[in-house]
Amino acid sequence: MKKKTEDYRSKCPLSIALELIGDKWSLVIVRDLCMGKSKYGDFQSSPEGIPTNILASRLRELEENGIVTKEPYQDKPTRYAYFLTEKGADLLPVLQQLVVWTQKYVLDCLTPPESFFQVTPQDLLRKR
Amino acid sequence: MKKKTEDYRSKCPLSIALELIGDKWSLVIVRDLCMGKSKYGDFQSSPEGIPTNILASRLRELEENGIVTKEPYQDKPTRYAYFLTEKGADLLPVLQQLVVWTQKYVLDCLTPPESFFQVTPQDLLRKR
DNA sequence: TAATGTCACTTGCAATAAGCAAGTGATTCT
DNA sequence: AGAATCACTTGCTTATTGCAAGTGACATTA
Repeated sequence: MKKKTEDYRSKCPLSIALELIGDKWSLVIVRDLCMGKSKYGDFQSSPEGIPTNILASRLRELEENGIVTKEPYQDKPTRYAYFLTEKGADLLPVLQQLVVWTQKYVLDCLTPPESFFQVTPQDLLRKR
Repeated sequence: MKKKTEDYRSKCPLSIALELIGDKWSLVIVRDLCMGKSKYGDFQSSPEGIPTNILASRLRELEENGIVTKEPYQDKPTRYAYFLTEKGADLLPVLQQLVVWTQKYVLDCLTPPESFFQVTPQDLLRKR
């Protein structure tokens, strides 16, 4: 996990955000987590067809960056379920705005469920 | 410019948005355009130090995707200034949410000018 | 006038990352 | 015992990035 601001190409908050999540896959995983998916196979089965090695490395990076946490959901062999942290859940407004934008400009893309725009980051945090 | 929905890896609006602008540089250019920059050299001089070949190819892609337009600002040799289209200006809420998120979670990143959060997409369209 | 400079790129190439297919290990199911 | 499942990892090919240098059209300076 990057800790020092000096590690970033600039201190601009937009640029830093892009260094952390500015790629074609990270937010797809965050979307799936928002939709309640939590297991490796769940992410793999999304329609975008993320390659398995990329999925593994993105989950690792998201965890390193404090966006995701994992917890064992079974033993022998130990397997982990992934969840959004508060930091990760707070990406929801970003996702929502991206969806609003695409809905406005890209014909024939899917309309997400009404609930997607009503959910708040709080709602996404697993109750412990 | 991608026209058919079938060209995308899925019809999910989030995924499509990421295919269009999900990389480390495109939104940095959009940010610069929001700040009133318009010439090639302006983008080059931003603190992130975008490589010149990437800048040229991103400007081309952004234009192909209808996010920016270019207009000649001089002859001999003809040189172009770049501007946000309405589609591009409507990315502002996305940028704003990304900035809110980074400000909340990344210590020591810069605070954008107050005006950044007050501007609307309309304000970004050049008056003709 | 010749040389130097500026601006907006393009080109070549090495390094990095993405994507595909196959393999692995632990365990359960047949 | 053999086949299947799940969550990965490994190997390898292809695509993208990033760095450095080059190019072309003109303006400026010596």
